[in-house]
Amino acid sequence: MANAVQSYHHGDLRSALIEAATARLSEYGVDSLSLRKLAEDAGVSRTAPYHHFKDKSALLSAIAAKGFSDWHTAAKRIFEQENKTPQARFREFVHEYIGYAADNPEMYELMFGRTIWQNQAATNDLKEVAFPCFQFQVTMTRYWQDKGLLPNNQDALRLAQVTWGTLHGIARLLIDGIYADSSHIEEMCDCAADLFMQKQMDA
Amino acid sequence: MANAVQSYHHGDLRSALIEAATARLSEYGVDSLSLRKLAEDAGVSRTAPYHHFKDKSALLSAIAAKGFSDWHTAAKRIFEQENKTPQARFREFVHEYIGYAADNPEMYELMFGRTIWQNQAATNDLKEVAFPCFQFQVTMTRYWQDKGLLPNNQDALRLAQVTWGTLHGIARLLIDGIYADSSHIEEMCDCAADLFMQKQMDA
DNA sequence: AAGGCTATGTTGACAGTGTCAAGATAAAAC
DNA sequence: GTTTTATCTTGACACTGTCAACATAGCCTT
Repeated sequence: MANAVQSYHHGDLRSALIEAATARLSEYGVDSLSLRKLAEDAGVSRTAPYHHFKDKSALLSAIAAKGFSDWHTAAKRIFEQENKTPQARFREFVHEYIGYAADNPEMYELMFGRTIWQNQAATNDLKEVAFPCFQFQVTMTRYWQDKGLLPNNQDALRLAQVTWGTLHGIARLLIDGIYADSSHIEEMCDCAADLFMQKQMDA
Repeated sequence: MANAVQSYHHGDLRSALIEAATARLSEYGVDSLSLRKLAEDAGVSRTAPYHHFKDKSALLSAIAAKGFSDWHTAAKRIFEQENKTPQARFREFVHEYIGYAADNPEMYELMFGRTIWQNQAATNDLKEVAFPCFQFQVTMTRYWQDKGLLPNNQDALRLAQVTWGTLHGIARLLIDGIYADSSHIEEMCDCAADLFMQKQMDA
């Protein structure tokens, strides 16, 4: 297996496919991802991918899983900065979330789009990575409630869904170019953060 | 033109296509919409639709335009109920918005999804209907600011983007089945409404 | 080492898709 | 009544995801 290029067996096609797909994704968008093109990129025949992924959706799920894993790590890093006030970290989190979406629109679209989630298409592998990521949002929300940043009279799960929903919604409006353009990202983030923390700021 | 069924010319293919598409949309979803099937539904050949719509995206835009028009009407009706307090109307608006999305998930997906908005694919016809609809969100926001329901120290446009973003985000999380299911709709709506009006409610 | 098992790769095929080009038909305009 | 114009038709092309059948090669057991 010295020369993987010319040999009959690829060697690590699964990784090669994910890599090629990730590269193609960020450049040309999720709609332009075709299994056949990816196979060609990897120097392999059209149906070879089917020995590594059940179908196209499974491949996309694998890519998204990587995205969730990366984002979860980033979120933890922001949240756990001991040297900053909870308030500063909250604000930073908002900016980073929207920033991630704006910088990686196609990946964000894939991760949170209907493509991989609708009609229970989500792989178990995907769920195992994504659900802890969702759960972390609740953990953070509860922490911010404890610190008096967010209203304490609301159920943490419900509040997490709403705050996250806000970030998600803003991200999507930006990405899809609906009535919001990227030149106002910072102002929108601050507006959202202010809105959530309005009572607490005045106290 | 007594019998439109058998004649060479359809008579009103454009309307027939939109009607067939709308019906198919709500039942089978936007992904199952194919020009060829729609043409067949209308009893016409594959390429006939191209004499009425530039391409598939243009047809989808036409359907979405109808959706925007309908929603704009509904929003106005809620907003202009003189017999209810601004507060009650605001809360009702939140519930109605999410309710509309939950009841018409595929239409909502089409209206606010990337399919018709990405890379300037939006038709002028679509923009002419959608933009006033967006604008109305700002008008309402300004009104609610004046009535003291929403913070007055924020720019109306920015605040409209954030509040709308919240509704949009919650709607999408619900529709796409991401970490939120429809059994908690009402609670989520109330949580969002409370969050926006938190300071004002205490005063 | 020989043989078989299994993972991985291949070509061929099928039913779909959106869309263009060229020609047919009917209605409307002159 | 003729010509223009709108509308509809068939034919074709380049794509797509996916299945079935077959080929290869590395690994495991004997």
